[in-house]
Amino acid sequence: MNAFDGTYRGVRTCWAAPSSPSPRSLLAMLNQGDNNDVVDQINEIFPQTNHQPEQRSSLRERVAARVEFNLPPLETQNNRPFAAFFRNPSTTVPSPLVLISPGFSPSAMLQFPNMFIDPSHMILPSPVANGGPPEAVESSGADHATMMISNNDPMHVALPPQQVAAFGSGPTVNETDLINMEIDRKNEDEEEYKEDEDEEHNIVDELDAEPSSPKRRKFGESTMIGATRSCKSQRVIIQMETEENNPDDGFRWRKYGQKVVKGNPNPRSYYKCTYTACDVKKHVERGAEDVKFLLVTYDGIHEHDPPAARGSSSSGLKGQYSSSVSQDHSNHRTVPPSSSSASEALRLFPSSLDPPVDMTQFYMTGLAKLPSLPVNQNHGLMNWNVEPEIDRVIPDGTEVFKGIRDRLNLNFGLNL
DNA sequence: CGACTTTGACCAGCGC
DNA sequence: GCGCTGGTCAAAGTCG
Repeated sequence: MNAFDGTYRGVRTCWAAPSSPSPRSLLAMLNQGDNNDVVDQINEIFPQTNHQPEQRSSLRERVAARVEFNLPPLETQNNRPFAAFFRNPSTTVPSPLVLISPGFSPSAMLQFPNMFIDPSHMILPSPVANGGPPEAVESSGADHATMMISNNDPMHVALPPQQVAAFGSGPTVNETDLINMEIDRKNEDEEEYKEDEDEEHNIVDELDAEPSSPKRRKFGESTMIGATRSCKSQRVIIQMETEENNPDDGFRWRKYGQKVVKGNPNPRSYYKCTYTACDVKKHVERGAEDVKFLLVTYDGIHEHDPPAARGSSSSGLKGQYSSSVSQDHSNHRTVPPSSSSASEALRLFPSSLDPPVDMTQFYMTGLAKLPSLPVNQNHGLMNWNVEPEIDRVIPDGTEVFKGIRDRLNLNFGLNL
């Protein structure tokens, strides 16, 4: 099996990262007297869609809710995929999760994690229409951010690799400058700093299967208090519907343990990357309520290329990737392969449209290179073999970026 | 024979 | 200190 033949239901990530602007800062900005139109400006720049649930709170309310820890419980429907892993999926824990605009693409956060890592920047909702339920996202904290994505995001299928490259990693634009609101974290006091960290702990606890598990708390602390605060502690949690117990993600793993954890009768398997000196680990477990769902948790970032696929005569990743890239993408892409940057983009961010999608490419070198996650917004499932019609959503990522840039420049005077 | 899996034991953190 | 829990170790077994 060269790629997941399962289907994604959602993605949750948490990575050791410096803070995003604190909610208090956002609220202060939103509450500024003559900046009362900040929300309007934001909404003008990133208009909300008709698909947005009416019960969705305003941006101000969402930020205020986060500040006051008075956050609405996650919608059951949203949680359902993850709830499949929990014994008591109906439990609504007082949540530090922030409901964000459905136009705010979680895939974008996956693709541009530095937006959250950079403490002096914030991210705004993307203009991408989204017909799915609201997303629950936590992105706060200085060194440990958690994000839960439990809805279906058309941007996952809508983001061509060239756009990802333009937004995320290429020389075209500094990702942290894309949407720069210049929230000065330095003005935040230490107490608030700790408060956000506590929220991060809470979110890890809540999102993980063991809300009261000391080990879970320990994980959060360890990733934050670590001497280096290395991004190696990035954690990516992927939930998918697959019958594979250990779907091939392109890397080679050695199973080193198996444990039945509390709340899930299905054992959790622990794997280590077999690459020399690579400390990346993952554990895989099936849902307690619905064994159809597989939860794969990656700890760390591979700082090496994936090995050649098992059984492949290819002599390594280059062969593997070159063959992938050399496939006929003409049906999906608008950027000619003659462009070196485009080729690089294709290598780093293979289109989600290219079947088969290999988890090697999904998790190749960490969050910063995560490509789009295709999700069928109609039923929350995405079959990799089903080709979404992305070109009607975002015909060209460069144009989208230019549009966002122009509007930011027009509305906020940001000269990107 | 090497790579990988299995599985019981062990370790460490946390709450009580 | 004790028990619970998640994570890890390592020897034995399995497989190609």
